[in-house]
Amino acid sequence: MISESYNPQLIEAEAQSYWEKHRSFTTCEEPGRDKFYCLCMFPYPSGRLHMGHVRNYTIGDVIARHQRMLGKNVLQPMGWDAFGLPAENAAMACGVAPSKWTYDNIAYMKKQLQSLGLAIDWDRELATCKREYYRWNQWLFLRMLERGIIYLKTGLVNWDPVDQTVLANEQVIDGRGWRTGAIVEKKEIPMYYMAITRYAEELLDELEQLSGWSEQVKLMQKHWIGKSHGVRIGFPYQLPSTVPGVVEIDLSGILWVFTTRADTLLGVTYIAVSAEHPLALYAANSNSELANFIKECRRGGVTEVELTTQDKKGMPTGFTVYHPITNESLPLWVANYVLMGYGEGAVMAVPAHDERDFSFAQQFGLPIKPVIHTCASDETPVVWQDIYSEHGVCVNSGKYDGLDFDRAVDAITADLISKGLGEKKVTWRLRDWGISRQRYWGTPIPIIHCQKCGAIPVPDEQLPVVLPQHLIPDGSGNPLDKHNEFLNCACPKCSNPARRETDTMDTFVDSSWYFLRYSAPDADKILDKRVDYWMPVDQYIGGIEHAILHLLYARFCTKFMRDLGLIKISEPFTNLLTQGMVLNHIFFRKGEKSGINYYRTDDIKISHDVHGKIASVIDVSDDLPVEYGGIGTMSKSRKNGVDPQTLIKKFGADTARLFIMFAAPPEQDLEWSDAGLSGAYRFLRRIWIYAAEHQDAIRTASVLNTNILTEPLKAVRYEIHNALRQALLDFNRYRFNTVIAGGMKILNSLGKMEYSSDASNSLRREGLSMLLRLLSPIIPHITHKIWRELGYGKDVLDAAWPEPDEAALEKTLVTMVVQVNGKLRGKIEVPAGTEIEVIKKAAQDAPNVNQFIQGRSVLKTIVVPGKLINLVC
RNA sequence: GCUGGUGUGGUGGAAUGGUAUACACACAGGACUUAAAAUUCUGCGCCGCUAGCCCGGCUUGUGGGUUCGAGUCCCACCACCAGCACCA
Repeated sequence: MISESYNPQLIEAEAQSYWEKHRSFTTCEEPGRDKFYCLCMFPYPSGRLHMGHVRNYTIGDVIARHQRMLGKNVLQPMGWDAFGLPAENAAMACGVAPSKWTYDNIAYMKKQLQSLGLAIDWDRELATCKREYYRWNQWLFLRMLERGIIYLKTGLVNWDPVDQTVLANEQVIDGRGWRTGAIVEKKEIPMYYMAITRYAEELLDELEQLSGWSEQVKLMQKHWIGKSHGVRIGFPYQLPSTVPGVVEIDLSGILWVFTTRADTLLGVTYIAVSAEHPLALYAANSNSELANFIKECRRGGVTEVELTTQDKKGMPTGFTVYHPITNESLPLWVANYVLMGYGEGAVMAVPAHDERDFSFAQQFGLPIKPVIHTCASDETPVVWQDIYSEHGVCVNSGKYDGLDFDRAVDAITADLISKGLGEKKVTWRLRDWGISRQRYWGTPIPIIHCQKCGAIPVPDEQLPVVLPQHLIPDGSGNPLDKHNEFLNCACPKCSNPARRETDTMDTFVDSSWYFLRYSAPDADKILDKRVDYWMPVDQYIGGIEHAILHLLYARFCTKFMRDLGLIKISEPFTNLLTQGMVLNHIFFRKGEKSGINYYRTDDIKISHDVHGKIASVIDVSDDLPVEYGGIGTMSKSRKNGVDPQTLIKKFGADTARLFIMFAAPPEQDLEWSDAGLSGAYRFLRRIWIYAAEHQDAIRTASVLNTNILTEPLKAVRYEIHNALRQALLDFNRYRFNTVIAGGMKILNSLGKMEYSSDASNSLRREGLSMLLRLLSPIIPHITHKIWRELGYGKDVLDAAWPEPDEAALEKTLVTMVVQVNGKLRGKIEVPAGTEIEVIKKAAQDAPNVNQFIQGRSVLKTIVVPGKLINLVC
């Protein structure tokens, strides 16, 4: 019996314990049955669920439940991306060990997830900070090392000179260390790298086959991988000997640069190298001003944003190099806009056809020589225009004049090759993946340093290298460096005392293969044959912010594991849904000294102007103004998050799920507002009350006999089936907001039947059954309860997915709109299947249409069958 | 700076190149109530008039273009969001 009032707390607890008791979501391999692996990106256990999680996991749950109703064997697992920086930050702030903090958070967040009613197989839960998981990171590392996929080289990091520690990019604020306020420096340290570039070609090519990925994400990855065809060009040099210094170098040699614009070679007016380039360092031996400049270039962080937006600075080395074609002397400069990590760490500068070279040349009075005829003119540029960098025909280039881009590149390259000063080369923007982190809370890198034998890999039988659980970082570097129990070990080769590597792995390693481990979470090897049943992931769902790094690393690791023979597939994710971000307004005040204080929405008062825009914001505690920082992703640090827990507590999980799915389509960013929340709750209550009111009639109703339907009931049935038809289409394209709108339309139509009769009761029974099944993936608790109580079946989870009755959708009369010259002027009703000529005539005779065609002749009539007639005159 | 997106009523949003504003929220008015809440009914882009229940004009960030027809396709611009390799 359904009670009169809707009590979500009660029915949600009941449904959840039913699922638990029946082990409804426990999954096992069923060879021969179609499987569907539905996976959401696993969360970082930050402490509490946020709205982005609710959105992500609701979308995944809706898809999983839908596939189940279509008859698939659905796997939806969940786990924890449990290593990472926030645990160390929490440790510093509260003195609690990262492990305790992390496990407490996992316990709490698991409860929160369970209260959302997600159809998750919790038997497969994993956490990357557990030794049973991260030991396989170490195992993979060793396999990569054996195959040369892991190698050692130096890399640039942010260095805090006061704390003597490496900082993450987010710990650098305005070029200063977050705790010390010291100006951050770039520092080169040795790191282990994964050679993802070995797979660059395959990672690029296979993007094309990923038909289940959006073009947007594929394009982002394509540009990230950044294949470019170009030429490596050598500029010979003969250097004067300088005073002996730190850097020694061959006095005659060749400086190599990479360019995609070899056609502009005759327009080169200077060469620029990065501050870390050997030639720059050599020049600094005898030039203290230059040495200072190079030192100054070390200031600031290592992010691409910082490097590419800094003011252009440069200084001549005093050296020259020779142009490989003309033998002309070209000045050699050090410039901060040239990056050592990309290409050769040196560029040939063509100020007339490259914007960065142009502004640098202008700033330092270097010559600008146009060599390409562009649409602009052949004049020397004074103010930069983008067309200067277009392809064109060579001018001022001697024997190459008149050649177009392709021919000029070919001719110039051929000449360079004959001199030994050039080669065609493909380069990639993609760089190898540095995985070493100077941090405690991560997977220990399984290497042992022996004074005699060097860096020795830990043998497989000694895995895992266990991370001590109780350490508490204090901000002054990695506590593993001071932990003798961990540090001291025996060299696996010579058994002498040795020292463990204390760097840990980037947490992206953890998340690059966890989706495989879900198939065999209890295996005593990395994977077993169950992986072949479940993989690939049929639907992967996660935030758009992971469109590049995580997804690229996961694709790379999948390919590597295929090459190891562990799996048969090359691509892990058949279909990818990238949900938009959940955004909210940001409010802040600049702090006294530095930094920014953010305000929670509860602590401020906002007034709007007549247009609804924010006019002023004040802090309720002191009535003084607070600045409005626009809109941005919900984050703890900006204090603009909305806690889903209060929402669930107040309205129930179904309301939370319904509201967030109704607010916007999944791929779109969602600007938070509680405005629609009560509407979602109201809709659920209306469903409940409808079911309660008609429960006896529906329970006893007979199967619908369409012959006894009256005309008004036929019209209602048309509305219901038509809304269902559209909603099903929307479901297939994951437009859940319009699916819900369709459900609302069905309920509105059901509500139109005022009188009780055999026919109307049967129609109620049919319509409500469709509504319940259609929305059960989105609002599983309320539909579970009503489905059972009204005697539709045992479990809506396994009910058949609804289908509209084609007969209900047949119309005898069709409404068509009539346009004159594209403007709406009237409507006509014609019997279905009316001949086109008759329709045209009817359109011209339609009321109100006549006045617009009077006195003119209809030149053309366009008829869109069943929809529209456009009279052109 | 580079790369990828987004922009529609007071608000969230809807619309295979074919009726712009579905479905909701908010708001206003009516009913119910001693009252309020809840519920329910009606109205709701802007402007105009000859006020039509099939009136007319304008309207999808701005300015152009393609088309019988553009929110949708193309070009330019503006604003906002995300990513940029050590946040995850």
